[in-house]
Amino acid sequence: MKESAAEFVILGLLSYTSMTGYDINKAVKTRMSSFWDIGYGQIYPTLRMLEKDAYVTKKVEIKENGPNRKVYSVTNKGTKKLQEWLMKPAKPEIFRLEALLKIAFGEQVPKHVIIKHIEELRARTAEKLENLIFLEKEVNAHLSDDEGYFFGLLPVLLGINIYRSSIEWADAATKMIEERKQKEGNVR
Amino acid sequence: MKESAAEFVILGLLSYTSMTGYDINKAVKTRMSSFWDIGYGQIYPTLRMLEKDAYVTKKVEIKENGPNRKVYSVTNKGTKKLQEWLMKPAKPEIFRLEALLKIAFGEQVPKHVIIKHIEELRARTAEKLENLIFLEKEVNAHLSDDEGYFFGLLPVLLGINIYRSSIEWADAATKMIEERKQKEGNVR
DNA sequence: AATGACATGTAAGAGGTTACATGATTGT
DNA sequence: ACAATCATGTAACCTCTTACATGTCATT
Repeated sequence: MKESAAEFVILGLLSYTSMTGYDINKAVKTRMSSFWDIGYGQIYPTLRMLEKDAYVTKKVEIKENGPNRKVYSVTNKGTKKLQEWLMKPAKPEIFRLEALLKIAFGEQVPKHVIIKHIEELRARTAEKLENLIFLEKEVNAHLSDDEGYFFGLLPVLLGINIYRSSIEWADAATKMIEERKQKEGNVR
Repeated sequence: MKESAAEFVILGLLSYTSMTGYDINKAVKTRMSSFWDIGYGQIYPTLRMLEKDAYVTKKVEIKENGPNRKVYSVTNKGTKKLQEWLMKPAKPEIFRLEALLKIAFGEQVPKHVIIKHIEELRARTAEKLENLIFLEKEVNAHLSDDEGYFFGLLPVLLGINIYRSSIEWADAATKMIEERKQKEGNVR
């Protein structure tokens, strides 16, 4: 038995409420995209495996046209598995920022290319920040009557912190590059 | 041919100075670990491919005992390839923070488990932050006589920003958990 | 009439990690 | 004497992404 993180993403989400594979995909994209992602290529096969090993059960809603809707729920065995995983130490963080790779080698290309990479990174970040701020409000509204979302809020808050400081960096970095350009211009 | 980021990490590092595979590994670990990582399992095979396609050349230092030292350098063709890649838009950022996955599902386990995850995450982050602060000083010292490291400094500054705000989050999150009124039911 | 949301899935391959194998040299 | 660093590499395995395939229903 493997034990990839994808299993626990699914088990964890199902621990809130029963869902279809489609729902799981949506939930991951809206609620976890700032720190983890999985797609259908992982979701459907993993769901089948989890069911085979009795960590989840499914209820099929038969539809004459189109694919049957399959609603999955965690079992006690699945909850136990999730809890055991939760108690083990987490693996180290992995960051892959291709944009920074390009920025780091900026010496090799004209400055405007790098400024554009920074701008694009900033734009992607600003968009994610907006989403998280929206999510934060939503969760906070929920929180007053349902404490069950408290822990889900923490990663959102970290994301907001990180994205905010990334945007500050982007603005400072752009300035640094432009000021450097002026320096060289004065020398000539 | 494929075009994975690993190639460009290597090409980019070699654009500063000629290196062995071992050196590349070290350089990645010390200078890029906050936004990208590759290991020997990618370095040696990629180096061979790059050489085959004339993007790099190698000079072999023969040693009677142990493996020969192979020093790689970029060719003009390699520099061109790197520049072309640098001008293309970067792929979206990927963050994989298993710790946050565990924290998000904290409802399922006693709160001390989650506090521990946060503490461990904080410790890992603090260590990386120290490394980056050290790196920053080193690069800044270099920068006065060699402008060639300027762009390498930018990712370091982002890392410092991100790690600092992560540490602030960790402290706030721990407090939030400790001060929270515990509801009965889900806690073991 | 078109778009987007709902809903299922597979197959191939790219990308990345880990464990293994080997051994000299340099510093404490 | 022991540990760390220098130095090469492979093979198996796992993980993840991408492209494909199909079709309904609700909204604009």
